[in-house]
Formats: sequence, structure tokens, C-alpha cells
Amino acid sequence: VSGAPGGASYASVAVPVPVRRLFTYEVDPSLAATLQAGSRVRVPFGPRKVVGTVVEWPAAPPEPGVAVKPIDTVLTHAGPISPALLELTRFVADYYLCSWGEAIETALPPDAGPRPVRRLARRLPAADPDALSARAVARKRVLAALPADGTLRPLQSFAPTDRRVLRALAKQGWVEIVEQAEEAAPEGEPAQPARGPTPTPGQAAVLRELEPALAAREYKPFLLYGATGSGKTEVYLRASRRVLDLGRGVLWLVPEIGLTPLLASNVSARFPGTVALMHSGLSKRQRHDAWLRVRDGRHRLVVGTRSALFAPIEDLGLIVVDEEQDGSYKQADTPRYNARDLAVVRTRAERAVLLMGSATPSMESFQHARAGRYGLLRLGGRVRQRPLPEVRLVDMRREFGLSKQVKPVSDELASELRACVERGEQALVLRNRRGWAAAVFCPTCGSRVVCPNCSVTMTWHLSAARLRCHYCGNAEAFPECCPTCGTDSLKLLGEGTERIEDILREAVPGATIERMDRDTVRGRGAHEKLLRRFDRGEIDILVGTQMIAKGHDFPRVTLVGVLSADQALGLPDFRAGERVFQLLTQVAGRAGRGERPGTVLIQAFDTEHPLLHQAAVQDYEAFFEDEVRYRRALRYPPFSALVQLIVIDREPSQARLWAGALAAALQREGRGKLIVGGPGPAPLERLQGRYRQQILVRTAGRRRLIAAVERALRAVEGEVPRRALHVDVDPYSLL
DNA sequence: AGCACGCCGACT
DNA sequence: GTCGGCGTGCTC
Repeated sequence: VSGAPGGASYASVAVPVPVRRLFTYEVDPSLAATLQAGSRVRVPFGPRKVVGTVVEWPAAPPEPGVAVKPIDTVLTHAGPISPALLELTRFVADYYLCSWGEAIETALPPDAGPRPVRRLARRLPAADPDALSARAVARKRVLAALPADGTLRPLQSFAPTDRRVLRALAKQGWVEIVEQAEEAAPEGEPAQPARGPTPTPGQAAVLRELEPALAAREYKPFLLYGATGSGKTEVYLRASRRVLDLGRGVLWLVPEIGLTPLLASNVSARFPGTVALMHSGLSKRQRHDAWLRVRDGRHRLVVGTRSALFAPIEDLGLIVVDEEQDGSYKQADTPRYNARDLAVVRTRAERAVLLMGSATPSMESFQHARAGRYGLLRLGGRVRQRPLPEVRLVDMRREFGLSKQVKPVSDELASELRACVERGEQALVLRNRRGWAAAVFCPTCGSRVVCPNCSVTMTWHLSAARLRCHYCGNAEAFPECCPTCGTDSLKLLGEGTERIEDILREAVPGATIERMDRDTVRGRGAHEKLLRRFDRGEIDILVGTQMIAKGHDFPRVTLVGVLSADQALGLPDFRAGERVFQLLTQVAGRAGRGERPGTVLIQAFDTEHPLLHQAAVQDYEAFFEDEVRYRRALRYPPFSALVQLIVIDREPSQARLWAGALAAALQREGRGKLIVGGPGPAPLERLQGRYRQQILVRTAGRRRLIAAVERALRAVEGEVPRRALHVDVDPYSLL
């Protein structure tokens, strides 16, 4: 297999660099016994060493003329990557057009570095504080603080100065200092599993439909479609119970919303000791440890965000994808994978059940379900017969006609808010734009203040007293006069959450109002902390961006206001409508989750827009029918697969040139079967000082599309530098 | 992605 | 005369 008799043997290694190629290394006979596909190996790579993964061994000898280097060492402490995981990462590399090494890197836990050691001190038998000289006050005191029986005491429990004294005592031979690897923190789970509620008839019916698939050990995908509050979580929990009882593992994916710990503790209560948590809020160490515990089979149920898709669960029986339509399943940087789509791949490979849930399924998933490729499970009714909220559209044109001024918060919403607060209930107000003003406008010349690096308007933040670019972070002082024409009559345009908060303070006197957006909740736990305060009733009105739409069940919320609901409908993105519908449905679902009925006010200028009416009556299927017609007509997903290519350079002419070459290659390689849109300026033509040209390629067959894109990328390899290219297969957002 | 090699501006 | 800027190219 590996060359001449008695000759060297070779291994094919995937290295973590963005080069879609494998590298051949020589395997020393001494390593042969420990090596296998999936082994992590330290290899020389150019002038440095990298840790790569053996993907084939033994492998064919290299082409003549390449100077093969030997594998340095085989890393054994982490163990090899399982064949299943190796295969999944190979799929990621092929499908999302990244290198296999990069795919493996994202599937593995972060390198946590050496485990922190705990140092402990112990008094040696002969040591006696009284034997020390009377002048050695500190040493006497510190020695006396150590137990006479020689029990260990952590160094951490001493003051820093005393620790130095201890070291001196150790030098003298009175004290011994020992090192001990830090143990992973004990779980502290409740021993008694919590009993869940009795399933509603709807839940029971869905579970009956699921049962044969759960027991069958065969790939079967389902879409669980049910309104907010219809009790999807209980279905997930019961399905998980069933699969765990069969001895198989469960993976439960949730969107990235900072509430994962909350959900996980609820799940843990039902399955004490079985649940591992995997999300980006954890430290490297915690993620690393959780990964190892899962791989060792100590946790059979993993709750986590996007990257948990790669959790090394053996014999996986079920993947739950909650809120499957959520955009956070799509990774923004390389590899740009979608965990929901990969869940299909993984369940298929592992002969497991896929259970995706949503109140507003993605167009893709609902279309699959309608076409019979996914089992469609409808969950009707609301838990405890809670009525749907009353949704009213507020016509802002009429509002303008009455008051002759543009008011971001209508009189109708203001009075509802006052009444709500007076009743002692709570309200949410959604405005999908942060800052005080969306733009600074010059009425003299008609220009707006734009970011010097990006083709976007600068946002005015009053509390920070800075103009900020939300794309590159550039911040400036408010200009004294117009940067374009020099006159000093600059006006603010478009109210952001900061301004809305202010307006509400005036409109609803006496109410406690807080704001939740990326400016007010930074860092770990801030998001959850604010929501907890809201939950405890310490806040009457919570204003914020779409952040407030996701999350928890707030029983005291009876009013939801949405400002400029139709604004996002005009965005140059084929998913704009879908996203607005999802957001409106989601935020409307926040109203009236307790005993009292809820009211939702949706403010818009284009109140005739069918989508707003469909959202108002919570008619997902009517929305779907309209949207599916539009997608079919324009051949957008789900009626095609789509790849977005962006060519970036400081020089606009250079970007155009390269994009032209790439588009031509795509035309050629597509052999007339691809729809090649562009090249043309990307929706955000300039970002961080670089010009961006966009090409959108689509066609019905996704394998064919990806293969053609791959060939085109290879064809322009010498011409277009790799770093100038962004390739996004199945993009979620085109902006 | 690193990292080295390689050709043009402000400094001891 | 060098130190160093980051453009280009390669990594078995």
C-alpha cells in the first residue's frame, strides 16, 4: 500500500489552513502502531509546527519531487476523532467550500491550554510554630494557620503576602507545597427528576406520530409546526425521554440568545445528571471539559447552540432543532455552515430522528414538509387555552394627517402604554434600530453623514455623544457643519431605541422604562440579568431591538408595540419579507402569555401590505403561500440553491476586474445551467475601507451548483487572490 | 492562517 | 547608510 517493500509509509493530513488541499507526511515505523484515521498529529508546516488531523492512513506516496516531512508526534491525550465526526467535517468542507482542516477545527473544542493547577500547603510533622524564633512573627502566624495534623490547605486561601511566607517556610523545610490538577467542578444536579405536566391532547397526538420513528433506528426528519405557546418544548422533552430510555443520545440545538443556560436548567431538572451544556458563553476550559465528558459518555443529552452540532455523542438517536428558522444557526465566518442543515446530514448518517420546531418555519423547511420530504407535525391550540393576542395595525399616515407631525410613537400606542402601566402590567416596545438617530441629514444639500470607511450612514448615539458606524465601529464627534456643503443646519433623521426610550419617558410619566439593545447589554450575563429584572416586575416597559422578541415567557406582558414594522420590508434581500413576518409573529407571541389577554400594536406606513395583515392574524400559511409564489417566480430558495460570492479590494477597479474574471469563470463552468447574477456592487458597497463586488449564483441542483463554483474558484486561483474572496453557500442574509 | 522573503520611506 | 512598512507566495 505504502510504497516499496520495507519503504516508508505515508499519511494524508488535513491542516488548519484555508487551503483546500491535503498534505502527505511520512510515518515513522515507531508511530505506526498508534496512528489511525482521525489521529491528531503535530507536523512541520513551512517554518512552523501545526496540529493537523490524519484523514487517510496508509495513504499513497506523494508525487515525485515533493519533499515529504515526517510526522512529529501523535497527540494521544485527546484521542482520535471518530469516523462519524471525520465524515461530517468532510461534508462541511466539500459543501461549504472550506478546507477539511478548517472544518475539523470548528468541530473540535477550543484548546483550553494546560489544566490549571491548585497548589496546596501542608505542615510537615516536625514543624512547630513555637519552635520558631519570636522575631519571625509572620512565619509563626502562617505556620500556625496550617493544620497540625498535616492536612492540605489551598494556597489560594492565604493572602498574597502570606503565600510568600509559605514559600519561605517551604524553603526552610517546615512546609511542603504540593500541586494538584484542578478537578472539573462537580455538577450539583438534583437527584430527583422533575415530573413534567401531562401532555395536552395535541402534544399526545404529535408524540404518537413520532413514536414509531423514535423506536425505529432510521433516519426520519420532522417539522413540528405550532404557534408560540402551543407547547413544543414539552414534545421535545418527551421525545428526548423516549430516546434516552432506548439508550441512545440526544442533541438539542437552540438559537444563540443568551438564554441557553435557562433552558438547560429546565432540561436538567427533567434529566438530572445527563445534560451537558455547550454554548459560546462558556469559557474555553468549560467547553473543553464538557466536550470530553460528552465523548466519554457521561452526558447523553447535549443542549447547545450552533457549534454543539458537532458534539461527540455516540449512538445519536435524536436531534432537536428548536426555532429552526433562526438565523443564528448560520455561522457568519468560515466555515459558513448552517447547523440546522447539517443536522439533516448528521441524523441521516447516524440513522436518527430529526425534530425541527418552529411557529414560523423557514420557507425551506415548510416547503420540504409540504413536499413530503419531512414529516409535518401540527401542534394546535395554546397551552391552558390562552387566547391569541388582539393585533391592531396602526396607520402612521393617518397618524401624521391628524397631528401634522411625524411621531415615532403614535397616540394610540402611547395611550395603550399608559393604560397598561396603570393596570400594573408590562409592555414591550420593539424598534429595530439602536442609537438616538439613524442618520444626520443636511437639508441644504440633501446629503447624509456617511462613514469614511463604509457606505452606510453614521448613527447618532446621544449618551455616548458620538456618531458611530455600526459596521466598522468608527466613532466621531457630531460635525459642526455639513461635511459636504459646509452649512450648519444639520438635522437628525430616524429615531433609534435610545430616542424611543426618551419619548416613552415623556409619554408614559411615572413608568419604569429600560432599554435592551447591544449598547445596554454587553458582556456575559447582562442580557439575562436585564430580562430577569423585567421578569421580577422591576421594569414596566422594555424598549429594544429584536433582542426583546426572543426569550422568555413573561406572564405579565399584555402589550407589545412594534415601531416601523414595514421598514425592513424594503431591504434588498430576498428573505426580507420572511424575516419581518417571523419577527412580528415572534414578538406578538410575547403578549398575553399569562392569564390576561394581550394586545399588539403594529405601527406602519404601508398598512395595506398583505404580509402585515397575515402577521396580524397570525396566518403563517397565508404568508407562506404568497411568499412561495414569489420565490418560485424569481427562482430563489427553496426553488434554487444559492451561493453568494463577494470580491473585496481597497481599489474598486481591482475588485471589479477580479469579480468580472470570476463571473466569467462561473458562466463557463456552469455550462449554461447557472443563473449568474452580477457582478455588481454588493448591497453594502464599501465596508471597512474595502470595496465589495457581489456575484449571486443559483440553480436548482445544489450539488451541481457547488461543483461548478468549486471549478470556477480553481480556475481563477492564480488570478484572484484567495483573501479577496468571500464564498457563502446558502447565505442567510445578503446584506 | 502564519510566516518569510522582498522591495521602497523616515530615522540613528 | 539601516529599520520596517505590509504586498505576495508557499506550506507535504
